[in-house]
Amino acid sequence: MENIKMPESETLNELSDFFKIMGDGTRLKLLWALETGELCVGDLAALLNMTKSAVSHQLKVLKIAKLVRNRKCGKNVYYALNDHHVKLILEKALEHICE
Amino acid sequence: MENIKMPESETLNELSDFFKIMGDGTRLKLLWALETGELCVGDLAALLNMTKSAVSHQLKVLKIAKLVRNRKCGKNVYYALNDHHVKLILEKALEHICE
DNA sequence: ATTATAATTGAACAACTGTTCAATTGTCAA
DNA sequence: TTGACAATTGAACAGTTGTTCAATTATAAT
Repeated sequence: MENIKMPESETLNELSDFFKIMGDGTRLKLLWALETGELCVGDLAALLNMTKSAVSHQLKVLKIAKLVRNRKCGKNVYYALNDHHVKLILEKALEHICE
Repeated sequence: MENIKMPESETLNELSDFFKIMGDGTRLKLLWALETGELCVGDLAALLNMTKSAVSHQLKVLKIAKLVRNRKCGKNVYYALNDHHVKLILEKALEHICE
């Protein structure tokens, strides 16, 4: 057991930060919804039955994590997935759950 | 956007619970270390430079989540990975980080 | 029996997280 | 410019989380 070498602590932090972000039902729902295409904040709020404020706060978290990007169009702001890996990870995790 | 159907909320909870567990540096290190084979609590504590108590608490979380199993042998308790999917998910997540 | 080592437990504490609320910014239409 | 709508922001709050500490259980050796 002496010679086990841990990965770079920076890598490890990035990994756990990533999982931390995925570890929230609201954010998972947002990502799931955006899988189908871009949606504006109001639509997402209606879909999840939450306030626009709460949704906006979480979208900000997802954006900082570079999991989504946004585009302004008139009064609306449209959000879309920004990473093709997320779908793969969700699928792997689902496999894990469903056994 | 009207007809987006969310996954079963139970499935979603299981998913976010799983990610929540992965979203902690200590637990990630424990899983990483156990990738190489089974280790007892004291070894893990020394490896991560933490108290046995803290490690034991986190191992309990991992055990309840069925990510590890344990086996008693004399005064020691040996822990081992209990799920072959975890490694795959870690790899996918690493791919995501490293780009 | 006694002592020493390994591990677990539960309470307590500080740190962090997600939602709410009220206020604010930005954009369009009248 | 005024009013209405979309979205963002920051402070505040309750709820959750991870580690520490002290006490306890369990096993092995003397």
